[in-house]
Amino acid sequence: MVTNILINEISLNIKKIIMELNLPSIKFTVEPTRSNFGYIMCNVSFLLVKYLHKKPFEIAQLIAKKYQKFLNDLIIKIEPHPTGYLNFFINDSKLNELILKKSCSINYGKTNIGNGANINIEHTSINPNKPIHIGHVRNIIIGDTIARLLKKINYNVNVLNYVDDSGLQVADLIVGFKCLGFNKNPKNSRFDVYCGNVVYIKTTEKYKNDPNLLKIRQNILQELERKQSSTTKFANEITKKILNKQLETCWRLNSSYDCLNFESQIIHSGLWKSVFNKLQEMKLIYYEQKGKNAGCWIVKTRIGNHKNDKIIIRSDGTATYIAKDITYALWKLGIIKDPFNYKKYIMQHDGKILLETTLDDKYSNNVKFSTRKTITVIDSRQSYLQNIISELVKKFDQQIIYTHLKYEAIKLSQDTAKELGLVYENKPIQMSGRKGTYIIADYFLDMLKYNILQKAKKRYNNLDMGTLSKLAENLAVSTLRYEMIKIDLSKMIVFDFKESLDVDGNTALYIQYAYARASRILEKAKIKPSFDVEYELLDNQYEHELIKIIGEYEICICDAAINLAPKIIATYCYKLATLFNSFYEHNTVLNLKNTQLTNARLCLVNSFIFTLQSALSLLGMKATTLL
RNA sequence: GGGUCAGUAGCUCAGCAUGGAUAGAGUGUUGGACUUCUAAUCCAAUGGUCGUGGGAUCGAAGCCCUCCUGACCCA
Repeated sequence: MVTNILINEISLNIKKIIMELNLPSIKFTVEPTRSNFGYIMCNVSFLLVKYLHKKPFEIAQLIAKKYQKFLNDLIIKIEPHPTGYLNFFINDSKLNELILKKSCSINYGKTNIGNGANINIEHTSINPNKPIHIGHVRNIIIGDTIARLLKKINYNVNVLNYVDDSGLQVADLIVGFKCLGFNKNPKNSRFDVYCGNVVYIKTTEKYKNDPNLLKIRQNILQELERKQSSTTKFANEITKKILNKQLETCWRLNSSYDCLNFESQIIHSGLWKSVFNKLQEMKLIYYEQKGKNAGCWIVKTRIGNHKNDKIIIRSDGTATYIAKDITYALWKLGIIKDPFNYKKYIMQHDGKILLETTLDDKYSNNVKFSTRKTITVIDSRQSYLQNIISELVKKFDQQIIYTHLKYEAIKLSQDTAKELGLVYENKPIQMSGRKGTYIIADYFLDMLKYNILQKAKKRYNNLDMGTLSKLAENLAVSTLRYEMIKIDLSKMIVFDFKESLDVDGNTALYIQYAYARASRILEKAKIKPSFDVEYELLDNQYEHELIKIIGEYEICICDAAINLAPKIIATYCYKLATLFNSFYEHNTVLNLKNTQLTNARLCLVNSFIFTLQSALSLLGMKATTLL
């Protein structure tokens, strides 16, 4: 809390000055400077122009004069700049000491914005009929990173993963296994890959020529709604087998969950019926008597055109997707009574137990996942649906915060699509499970790992394959996570296989490299870094800039968490690494004649390591000392 | 027909919430730096009518409106 404290102090004093001048309270910003204009800047002079009718510079001079009395031994100078900015200068030695000491504490960066409140975040939620592909990865990584961020600002976070084990896509698989004779125990192939690449695609292709199959699928869908049917049991067996494979991929990506919500159980619990009654009572849905939607129940919505009100129950009595989505949303928000008990599904890679919902009474229900705040990570193609849900749940309780965290989907570049022998168009193509136009996450990771391994082998011919392989795996996962998170959520990612294997420039490898270099210095130093050093010795621009960015860690976390913008952390890591590499190239730490300087710089290197490690862990990346 | 998102350097992207200092990175191209704590690095050069046109403002890449292009969604 170093830079934060300075900012708060300055803000407060400027507010006092504004009051002294009998001016209305205004919103101004106090931020760390970006360029070489002191340490902290304030823009208040610009905002006062319309009240004082003077030039910004004159106002800055006035405020600077009035600020003199607030200066102390930490904030030592205020300087009005001809452009109008107010620049604040800090006692370097004291600042260095404060930041370097603070950054080595275990809780560095931890703040209490969440105040221990519960929050749900749902992500991953992949249909259990195929392997996880690169498009799903964006969802997983965004969701997992946000969960880590929210924990850091002291929310009690529960991560949910919704498994649609009774929808169309699962029914398609059952059709394949039951009617088309696909082997349930394929040899030489991962089960999720086999189901997604072979059974699912082949089955859906057959529908064109065999309409009878569609009728069978319809029957299967209805059977899936019955808890005790043999189809339900069979589907359960298949989907769990796929789900387990998918979870392995998630864990490989360093993501984990608190609870699985199976759609089948939401259906079997009968929750939908009570939700339907409630919606009816509250007059949020209506029965259409005439027109093309005659016989349907419709959701009223103010979104878009009124003509586009959403059907929730078809005229044949079956519920549409939105019915299940609304039910799930209301459960997440605790608006309907929780009918579930919870049992252990599996132990995860990080030692966290993954629970699943169950309707079986012999398990307890003393876990509670519903809360007033919930975040749903789904790509922006679902915006329309999510907006309707958000609008609906607000009608139940104004205090609810239902956030759709949306991001643009990933497409395949034309080159990659061509290489895969997929339909070739002169533009990027959408990933589609049905068309098989996707890149399996594990396959891509394997390629990336292989690539990194080749380079690592040349670098370290003395290391054994086991160590190298572990290193390459860690770096491959880091790289993929970083690539997914550094781009703004609103930007479409066009995935190109060849480009993605490139690891130069702004990549996880660059950041990991800086970390490894720093670790190496500490390793080779004969003394351990201590805080009993002469802080004023750290006075060149490289040292200043590195210390400054370390001091901004908390601001960065708050910024990222409040805006649900994980890329801010990625940018921060990159900047931290850049400034360290620059420091490294221009300053020697070890073997200096001046041992006091070595001590001070060791202390800085140590702080850098702590801060970067912490920031990387927010991104789900394990910092490596070897590279 | 209705809605959402995007458009900034050759390419990929920051910056936009909360207007203010010389619009920043990576990559590409060109040059330079390993006898040194790791060169998967660093330093320098190159490269921009911030999609178009208007508006409000002392001041716009950012705010408001128009249009164009592309992606997606609903019907």
